[in-house]
Amino acid sequence: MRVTTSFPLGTLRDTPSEAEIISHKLLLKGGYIRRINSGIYAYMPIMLRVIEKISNIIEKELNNTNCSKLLLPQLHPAELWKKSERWEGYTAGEGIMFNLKDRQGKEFGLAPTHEEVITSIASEIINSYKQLPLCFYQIQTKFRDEIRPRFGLMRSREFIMKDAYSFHSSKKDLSSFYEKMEKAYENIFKNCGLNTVGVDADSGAIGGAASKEFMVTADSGEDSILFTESGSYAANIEKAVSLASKEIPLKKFHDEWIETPNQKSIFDICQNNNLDASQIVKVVIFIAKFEDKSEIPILACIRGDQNINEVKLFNLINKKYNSNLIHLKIVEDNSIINNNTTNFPLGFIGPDINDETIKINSNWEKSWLRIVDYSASSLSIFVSGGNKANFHKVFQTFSFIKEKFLISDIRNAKKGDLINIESNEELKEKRGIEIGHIFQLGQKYSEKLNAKFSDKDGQLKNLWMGCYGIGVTRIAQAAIEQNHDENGISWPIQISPFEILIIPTNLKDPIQKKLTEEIYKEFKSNKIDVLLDDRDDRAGVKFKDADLIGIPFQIIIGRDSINNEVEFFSRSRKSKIKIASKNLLDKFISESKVMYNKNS
RNA sequence: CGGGGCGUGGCGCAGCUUGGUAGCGCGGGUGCUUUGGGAGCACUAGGUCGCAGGUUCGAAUCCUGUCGCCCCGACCA
Repeated sequence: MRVTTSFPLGTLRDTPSEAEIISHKLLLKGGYIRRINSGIYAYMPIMLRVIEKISNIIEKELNNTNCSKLLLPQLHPAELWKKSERWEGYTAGEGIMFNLKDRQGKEFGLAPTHEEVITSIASEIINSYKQLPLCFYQIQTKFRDEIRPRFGLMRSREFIMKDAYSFHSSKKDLSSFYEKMEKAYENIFKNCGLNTVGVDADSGAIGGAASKEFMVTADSGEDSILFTESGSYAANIEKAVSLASKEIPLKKFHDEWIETPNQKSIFDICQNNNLDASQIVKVVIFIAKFEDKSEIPILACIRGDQNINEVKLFNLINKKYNSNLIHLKIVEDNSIINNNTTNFPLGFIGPDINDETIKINSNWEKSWLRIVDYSASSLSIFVSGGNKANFHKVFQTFSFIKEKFLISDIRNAKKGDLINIESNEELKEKRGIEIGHIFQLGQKYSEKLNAKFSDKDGQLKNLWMGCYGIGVTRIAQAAIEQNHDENGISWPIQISPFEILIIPTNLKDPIQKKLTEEIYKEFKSNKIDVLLDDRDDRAGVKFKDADLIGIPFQIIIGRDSINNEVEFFSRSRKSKIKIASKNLLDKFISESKVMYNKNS
């Protein structure tokens, strides 16, 4: 390709002010993407080449894993999503599905994911266990109405994703295929030249049993990963389980009541009463809203120095009430408290506050769902709210509390925690960018959508399913986050828009021009992805652009053309060598081979 | 959703406090010179100052409304 005739670069002198993180800045400055609206981007020709390289790597690996590629519609009828009981959750409230009505008034959603569509197709084409296992995948644009789009392609409202869905006759077959996919994913990311780490993850709104996320580690990542140095454990913070640090034992208080005027926070109470946060049980109030519009008030109790993990709490409640929980929200607004409760001194609530505090005319269920984290339930003596304004109380363990409560893990693991009793290994923390996620869905969707097959025993059974996603555009940006320097991007060669860039410094010189054309032709005829910067610009301009767009190798044609010599520059190593033009192709082949093999 | 910030040529910004009819750098075009790390000089094109009302003789500037974008937060010390 020639820059002047077929491949305009569109690099910018200044970075648009909207960008915050380096990869986003470089994508904009390098002319890879252009913002059309919040979270909506155009992929320019140079970007599309990156996307296609990534797609090809994915395609090759999945085809080797016996997956078949197809293309599904993006406009989904509401009825399909109502069958899986996801329509409400995905459209109402903070739902992320764009939705619309056609001229007949029929409702549609713009696909954020494709379980419904693929499952309904599978139910039609799969009749017998003999056809299984099967796995379909596609690479296409997904739409998600994110609460807050940000960081360019990292969290955009329109993005390219590879999604795959597998179908099985047994749980066992699903989990063995899941393992194959895990392996395929590792290969894909390695073949993209990325360093990734696989972590245990929450399966979130998609639902299902086992689930693993693949993370590119980067400081700008939106997720927290907890892991052990030895690699024995790695999990997303949403999912991570650990042992809370030991509490500082509370000395016996002679008084049951502690006067705590205006001391509503853990910090205030500790400061004023010579207590440690680990000696206090804090009670956080949530309201759980269900699909059938019912609302259950929650008292979540946890040791004062620990934090509640809302994802764990959500999943726990969801499971208890058969998956109809839409929304879980902290209640801290006084007006909500006043409208629904009576005699409820916010800031001084204890785990034993009685059910009569909920007003008769409130929408809320008339008893508190009390959930106690292990960190709190294991305390033999602790301080908590006295259920009386300006008073806290000393409790002698939860077993003395007459109200019913549920004990579970609703705590955020944190760095420094031990992973379990037997091990001395401490958790460390890093930020990560989620670029892939695999799930064992089980039979959740096949049940709801009535997707059955005839098994060996002649019985109709629900299909077992897995689903597997990769953020294609997110990989591109994550790769930059991992591979850049002060001058710009430095692509891994596997996903670079071109393998090599030819920079003639002065095309008015007929000798340089002739040599440039010869080299360009030679590379092209050897099927090498080569870009020729044939612009009539000063050398400095081309060098700056070259470093910015980050193609891994540059050939600089200049003064030494007269001796048939050029320079060969490695972007990542920043090393420049002089070389005879006849040896150039061999040099490139051997150098690029090293680079291709380094990560794959 | 809550809080903060910002909307002025393609990009980055100034001007707004104290109203007088829009400016700088980069980028674009033309010409000459230059030519190995974002060249110099000269000329030049390009903006209903986000939008709508209002105040005023006069509004980018003041007032009201509205739309959009960006950032932070959404149990916490």
